[in-house]
Amino acid sequence: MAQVDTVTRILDAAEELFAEHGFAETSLRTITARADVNLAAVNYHFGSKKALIQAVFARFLTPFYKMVETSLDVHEKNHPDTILSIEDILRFVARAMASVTEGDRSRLAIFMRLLGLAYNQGQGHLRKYLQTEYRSLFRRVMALIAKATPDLQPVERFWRFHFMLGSAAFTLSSMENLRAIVEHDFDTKCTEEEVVGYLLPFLAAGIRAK
Amino acid sequence: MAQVDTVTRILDAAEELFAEHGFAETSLRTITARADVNLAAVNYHFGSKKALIQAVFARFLTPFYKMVETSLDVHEKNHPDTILSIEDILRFVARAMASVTEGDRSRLAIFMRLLGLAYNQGQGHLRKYLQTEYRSLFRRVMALIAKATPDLQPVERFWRFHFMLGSAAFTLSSMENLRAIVEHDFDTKCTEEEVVGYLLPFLAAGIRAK
DNA sequence: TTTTGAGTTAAACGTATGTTTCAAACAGTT
DNA sequence: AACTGTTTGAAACATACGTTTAACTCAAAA
Repeated sequence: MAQVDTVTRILDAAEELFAEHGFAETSLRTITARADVNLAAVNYHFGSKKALIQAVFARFLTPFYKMVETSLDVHEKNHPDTILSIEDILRFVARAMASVTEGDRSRLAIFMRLLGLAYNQGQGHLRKYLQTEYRSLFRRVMALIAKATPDLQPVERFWRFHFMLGSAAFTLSSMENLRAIVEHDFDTKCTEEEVVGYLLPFLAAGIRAK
Repeated sequence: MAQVDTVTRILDAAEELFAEHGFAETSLRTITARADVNLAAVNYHFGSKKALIQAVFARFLTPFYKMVETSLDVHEKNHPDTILSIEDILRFVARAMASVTEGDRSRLAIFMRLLGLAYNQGQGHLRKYLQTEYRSLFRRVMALIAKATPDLQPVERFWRFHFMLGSAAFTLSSMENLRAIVEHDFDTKCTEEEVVGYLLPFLAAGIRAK
């Protein structure tokens, strides 16, 4: 075995480059060059570029998924029959995200970018993958949100959920550019935590509208 | 001149295909084939693929831009010194969008997709283009929002504005897929107008949060 | 020691892409 | 009718891409 596993070297490089330039715009040659690995390694270890993209996605998804699940399990065991508020639910999700992307903040951006891609690429492989892998967590969170917003019609709740997802996906995936604008226009720096601190109240108020 | 101008035939085809498959995934050959036009026509009339993408963008941007400007002008002449509410502002923008994309609803999706792309493609050409072209309208709308939300700190207002933008960009650009999910999961069809009808209250409540 | 098999390497393959070329067709003007 | 500038057409070009191949490395098993 080399200093660091070839597979994770590829994943690390791919993650950074996907976040910077997108997926179609990032070539395997660029990835393997940054990873200091032979070009053929991607196809050897992952099978194809598509599979690599999925693997990059999975590296977030799986721990994030488990994190939310277990923290919800713990909470429900300690506080059974309590109804979580929207803020509570968002905090659970945000905390899981933070812990998964800890130490490397651009990972959040690429996760969100993948999410956006998964949604608006019609026949894309990512969407199917996400849908099968994520379904049970999605349902569980959706059920919690339903309990927190009992007055909402199911269809409108569905849309509002995706409005929330959109805010998060858009702003967090282009966080770097937006922070640059803030620094230029307002002469102020924003940490990621501050942005999330701005985001959650916005989302909560939005889903509770009217 | 042919039946329809070659330039607009290309723009029409590019618009549809970009909306379906994204930009990098759509080749000039696919575009020119659908437009029933020679491959070289794109480079002859637009210069490059990048320039074509910008041209597709500009075909929305320019009329949309003018529409918002003039309708705001008219309103300010008729009702000087009135402070528009957030809902009013959003309605102005939404009405301008509707009138620009009238008759062809998928244009909204590609517009939003381009917007998202412009934001999270760091060094992308779209971003610069948008920034220079849009700046004055952006400032004007921002000033109106500032008057409608006097209690908000400028930086937080900036972020909330982009949270709104994110909701709109994300949901409207993946509208087709989301409507398919709604139809599958809830056995209901949603028109674009209904979705916008759901969206605006969400945004208004979000920006007014706390 | 030999064998095995996973991992790596350099090179090549086939293909799809954006772009360019240059001759032909065309429309408008003189 | 001849000329002129613009637009189209078929073909080729150069390149970048994802992928495959086959030779090679090298540690662990037999």
